[in-house]
Amino acid sequence: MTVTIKDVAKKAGVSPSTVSRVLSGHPRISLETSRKVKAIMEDMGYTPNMMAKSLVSKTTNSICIILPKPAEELFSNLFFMELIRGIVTQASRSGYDVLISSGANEKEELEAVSRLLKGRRVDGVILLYSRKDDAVIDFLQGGGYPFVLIGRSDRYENILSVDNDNVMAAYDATNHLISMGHERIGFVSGPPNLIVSRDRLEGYRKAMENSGLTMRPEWIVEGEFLQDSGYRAMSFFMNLPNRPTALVAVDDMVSFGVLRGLNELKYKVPDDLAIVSFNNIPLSELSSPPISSIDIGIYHLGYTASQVLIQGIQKPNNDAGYTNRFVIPHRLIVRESSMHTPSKP
Amino acid sequence: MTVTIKDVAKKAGVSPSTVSRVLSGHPRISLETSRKVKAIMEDMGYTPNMMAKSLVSKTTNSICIILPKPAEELFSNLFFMELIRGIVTQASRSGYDVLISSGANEKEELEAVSRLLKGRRVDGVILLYSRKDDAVIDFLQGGGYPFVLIGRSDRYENILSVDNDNVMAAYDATNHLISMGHERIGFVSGPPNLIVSRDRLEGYRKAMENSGLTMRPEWIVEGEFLQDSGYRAMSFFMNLPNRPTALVAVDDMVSFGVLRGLNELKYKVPDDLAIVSFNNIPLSELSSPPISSIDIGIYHLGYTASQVLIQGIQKPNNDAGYTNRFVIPHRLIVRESSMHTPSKP
DNA sequence: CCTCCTTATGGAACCGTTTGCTTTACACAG
DNA sequence: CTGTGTAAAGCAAACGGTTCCATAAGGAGG
Repeated sequence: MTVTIKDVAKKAGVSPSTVSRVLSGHPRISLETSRKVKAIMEDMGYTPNMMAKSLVSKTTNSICIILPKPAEELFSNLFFMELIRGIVTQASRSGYDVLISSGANEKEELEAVSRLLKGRRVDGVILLYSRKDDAVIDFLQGGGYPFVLIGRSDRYENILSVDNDNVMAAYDATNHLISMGHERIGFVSGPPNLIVSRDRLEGYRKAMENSGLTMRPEWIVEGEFLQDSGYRAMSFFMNLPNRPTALVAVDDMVSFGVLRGLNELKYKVPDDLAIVSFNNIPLSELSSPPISSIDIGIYHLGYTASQVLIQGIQKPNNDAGYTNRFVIPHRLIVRESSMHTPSKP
Repeated sequence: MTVTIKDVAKKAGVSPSTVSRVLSGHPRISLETSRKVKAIMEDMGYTPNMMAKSLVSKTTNSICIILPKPAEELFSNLFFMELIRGIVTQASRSGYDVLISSGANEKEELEAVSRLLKGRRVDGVILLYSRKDDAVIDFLQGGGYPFVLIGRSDRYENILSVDNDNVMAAYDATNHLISMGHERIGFVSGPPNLIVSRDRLEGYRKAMENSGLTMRPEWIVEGEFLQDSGYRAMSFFMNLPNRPTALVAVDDMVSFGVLRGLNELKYKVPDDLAIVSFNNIPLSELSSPPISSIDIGIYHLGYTASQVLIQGIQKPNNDAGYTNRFVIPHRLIVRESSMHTPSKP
């Protein structure tokens, strides 16, 4: 049926081993044989069977990512899509395929990762986000499997990771508002088990303290990376007796929710409430008003993660003193949502 | 190192074949043996090697999709993400993994598909969109490989496909505007090599003709599924001496571009120009004003495609007279962007 | 002319499963 | 007691490659 290495060998009058060597560019194959075999492979339409190859080489040339099933309840889909594009593009360039599986919760994720890795279906894993006390990381670390974390671990120092400096990013975002004259600044955070939520909150704190501004506990609310959280946060904030004049939100989707709410209540942005958020998804410049946002280079994050992982797979000299934490630069994109100086009360 | 079927067999004092049969639930295995072997597998931490399994069974339990490399230049990323979520979720439920590769153009796509399929790395393919004279389809059809097309083919009748009734959808969209009193309606189409562009254009035509409205060639412009196309189309339309009072746009992203442009020029939507578009991406209700859109059930499209493909892989009785075209229903979501009756000139 | 390298190739074992064909061990009928 | 049927398990040959080891041919050096 399908043409194998043996068929090619027979037709070329050589042994299967020779064909295999031609394929892998073995040095001790005469130019003549090589050319002949290649020609025959070509016209017989030979394609190597990856399964057979993987079986003996114990390598699959593919990596995997696990998509949180209800993606829309965690991050914005756009975030993941950008990440995936970066990962797939780079992997493709390095000759790797990307396998996507999905898991509704940490347990399912662990099962999927374990099955894929122990079943030798993939060579490594990219974890798309970092949370506290992640059992998946324990498994990967314990099993010595190649993996890279997007974000950072709260417990392991020496694992490969690609991250932003989220503390600094939040510091920058907050400082931007402060420099515009704001003093009462609120913060809409994400799920507390996500490291990124904590880091950004931390940056906000630092900036506030650094400028000697008072921080009220009621000015910090937790939510998801979702519009609804923004909507709820907005109505909470606007009902406060001494309400903030500006907000830092952990994700652009949250800002959209805030915007929607303010719009319904006929408040103006940035006049009544200025806002800046994170991720700079393609739509943040499309809303009205356009949202100031910290661009964290999502595509780049994915691209780098893939690159780092594949390098780690190909030469596992991870013990060397090289850096294993890669930081993707961020930058603040100022748009209309934060372009207003509050009037002093 | 890793524990194989042989290790389990040895420890259990049975032959490898017996262990294999336990694994696959073979009827002629005594309950006692089965229990013993299972217990041993458990505590040795046995995981089947998928490569070995695939090699002999000629089946991989995975399917693939090809992501157009510069995704943002074709469709909106949100579209793909929704599709992927649907596909991955369903595949996961059926015990399949999804492999994503990427190709910058039709040639690269063909190479990727061919490599994956002929190299027996995947069992089937989902084509994420349909274009005219697609060489990839020829390859799949010619090779007898299982695949399903999202959209429809312009040349093959009997291939598995999951589609919307795009002609009808466009008909509905246009009719909605007509019923609001519009008579001068323009159309912003997509790339002409995409079947979906043609179908929607066709539906627009039908609706116009059906209502006896004049159709001017200059009221139909071509673009991409991108904001920029909308922006350009807008400035073209607004400079026309006898300009349309409403627009049907092939994708929500296009609407965003139109909106942005109109906003810059201080035109009002829907007062100066009403608009309705397709796909109902999550952000179409967030823009100002929110955009009327045809919801085509993207997630559902992906989910069904995966289901249909996997069914086709598992029992290839495709010769039966069963239906092989699945139509996902659409529905019009009316929002502010089309809620205005034009004043008669 | 014989030995020793070097270079190009062949042979065969192995990677971890599946599966068709046997074999073993009973139980039971004739 | 021999023959037959059946349930349970083992043997060994694939599946399509890779790779270690052996071998043959052809110099080169002594």
